[in-house]
Amino acid sequence: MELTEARQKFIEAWGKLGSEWGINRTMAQVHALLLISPEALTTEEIMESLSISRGNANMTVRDLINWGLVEKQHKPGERKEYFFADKDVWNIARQVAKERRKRELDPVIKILDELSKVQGDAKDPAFKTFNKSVTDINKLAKNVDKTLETMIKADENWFWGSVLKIFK
Amino acid sequence: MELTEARQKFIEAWGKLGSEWGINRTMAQVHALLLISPEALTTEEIMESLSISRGNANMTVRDLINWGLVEKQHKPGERKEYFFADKDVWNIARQVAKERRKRELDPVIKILDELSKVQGDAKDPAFKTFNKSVTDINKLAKNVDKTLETMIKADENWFWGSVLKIFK
DNA sequence: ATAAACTTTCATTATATTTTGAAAGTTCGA
DNA sequence: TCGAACTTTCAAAATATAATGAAAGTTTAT
Repeated sequence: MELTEARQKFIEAWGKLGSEWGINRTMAQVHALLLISPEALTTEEIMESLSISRGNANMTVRDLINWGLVEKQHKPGERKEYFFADKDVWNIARQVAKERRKRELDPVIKILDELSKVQGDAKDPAFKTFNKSVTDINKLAKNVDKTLETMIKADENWFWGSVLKIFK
Repeated sequence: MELTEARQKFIEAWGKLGSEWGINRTMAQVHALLLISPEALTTEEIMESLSISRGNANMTVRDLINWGLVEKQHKPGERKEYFFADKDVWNIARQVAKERRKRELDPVIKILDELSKVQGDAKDPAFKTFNKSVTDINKLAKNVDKTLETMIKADENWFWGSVLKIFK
């Protein structure tokens, strides 16, 4: 396989994985493209490479910037904006963990906390079952939350060193 | 808040979280409903509770069974099928991890392995960048894979005991 | 102040995903 | 073997999500 084809495959695979995990396919593809691009790219180049419209390219890049995965770059003497992705995979993983925690896990924990407080008849099976599930999920969610927090704060060596060693 | 409203909120929240993570909203809602139901339910009851069609209820329940999250139950003397969800949150988490690994992570690792083998000019920045990203992501993916495998095999105490302790 | 170069917006269009429900299929007891 | 009770299928419809591109907005140099 040659580089051009391989790059294409990588972009496709990253896009597919993203969409399976609730991330816009195009956003994942733009990210993939920037990941394998040695130089920062313009909106124009992104549009061209992925055959997408200007509007789409613009919004997608903006989203990636909001996710903390991509940054703007300005070249001296040029009006155009260039974009490049952080190439450090560990940073990327942490950044994604951070954003999804904030956007999705935190709100769910808030709701679970409320639902945990609901009072009811301890003899009622409907209440007992509801309460057990909510309480258990709440505990799990909080543990995941703590784990993510630690991961987000930790540096790479700490993580691979202390944690993965355990998982052999 | 009273139980009926709380149950509703839980189903909604679970559905929303599911859809944000690439799991069909209805599937997550049916799962939530079964989770908080002390007794196994019929298709009819699921349709009624969630206001969904027979076809949708049927397919969704089948999917949940394929995911290993729900089981059929037969009551003596009755033709109808009853469905109930495993209530053990740790099992649920493991089951989801197992299925998604098989369906999504494994195929991606296969592609990354291929892409890692692509040869190119070591002086070419395009090749160097491509190669670094692919190699790094491959390593991360394999570590995640190993971690999931260990988690899937492990029992609950082992997990909360040895791992979460580290995360304080 | 103007115009060229560039970026952003958003109503419309296109695509992808999900749901419906009637028909077909299956199972079981009489 | 029949038919009632129940389950499954799947083409069509509905809904939700994403993309387009022309117009509006912004910035900068002159």
